[in-house]
Amino acid sequence: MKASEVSRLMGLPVSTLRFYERKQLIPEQYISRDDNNYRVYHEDVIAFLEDIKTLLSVNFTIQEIILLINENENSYVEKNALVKGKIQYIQELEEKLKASKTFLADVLEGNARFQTPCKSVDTIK
Amino acid sequence: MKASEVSRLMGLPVSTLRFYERKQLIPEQYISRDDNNYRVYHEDVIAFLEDIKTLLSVNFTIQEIILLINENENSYVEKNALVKGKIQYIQELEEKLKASKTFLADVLEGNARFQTPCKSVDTIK
DNA sequence: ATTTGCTGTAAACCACGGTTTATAGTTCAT
DNA sequence: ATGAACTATAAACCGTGGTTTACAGCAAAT
Repeated sequence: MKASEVSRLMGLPVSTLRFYERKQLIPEQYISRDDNNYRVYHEDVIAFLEDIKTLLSVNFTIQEIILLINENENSYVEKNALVKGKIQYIQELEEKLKASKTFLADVLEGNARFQTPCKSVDTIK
Repeated sequence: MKASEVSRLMGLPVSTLRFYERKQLIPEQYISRDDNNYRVYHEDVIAFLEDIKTLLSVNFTIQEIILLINENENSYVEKNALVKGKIQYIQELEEKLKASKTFLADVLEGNARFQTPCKSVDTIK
């Protein structure tokens, strides 16, 4: 698989693939080189990148993901802490999202204090 | 109320308050000036900033929030579209979060393909 | 064989949400 | 009345997650 195909399958620009690679987010095994020096992506990179996409979409940083994927033996505790911290973060985020939906529904109905600060101008000193 | 008190109540650095103000995220009515030229914050700014915090925490951009709070009459349609889009975005995010929790639970148990790329090195061509 | 398009690299650039620095005036406690 | 702490401004700086540019080699179609 060449870069453009990965790009097409993932909906990611080739520049992003190279960016991820530069950041060492993509393990070496997923990428080798052709005689041309063109990158050859292993097909498994797709599943891997799907995971990356998911994690990035829920606010993992690239550095955190790298910590997670590298099995440098010592990092087990660190990794565990990271994952548990993230799970908690996600739970908190879920509650904020819930609150935000209510809030936004109010905004749609014009019921939020938020949307209408002007209306109370004269009550503010 | 002076900057430091708002800072304390909100858990935000004073520099962030000034940053928000510079970005015009804080409506003028919430801030006036003393004889010293010191900012005087209206107490209602706290509730306002709580809303800001919530929205930022769920990935609203500052520009989007500004769109939302400014009642420039014309923007009703735009605003509606923004809010509806965001509600949908939040719903999608909620699903990703759910998936991520499962994923992370797997990682904790060592069951994720993700965590163990090295183990399949020899199966990769 | 040349044009079009994909590949490569390194480095500059960008948007976003802030933070820090440098410099100066104000206030408050001692 | 002096120093510590708070306020002000403008501008530079930062981390994060990319994108764009400038240049060159390789490929595939005409």
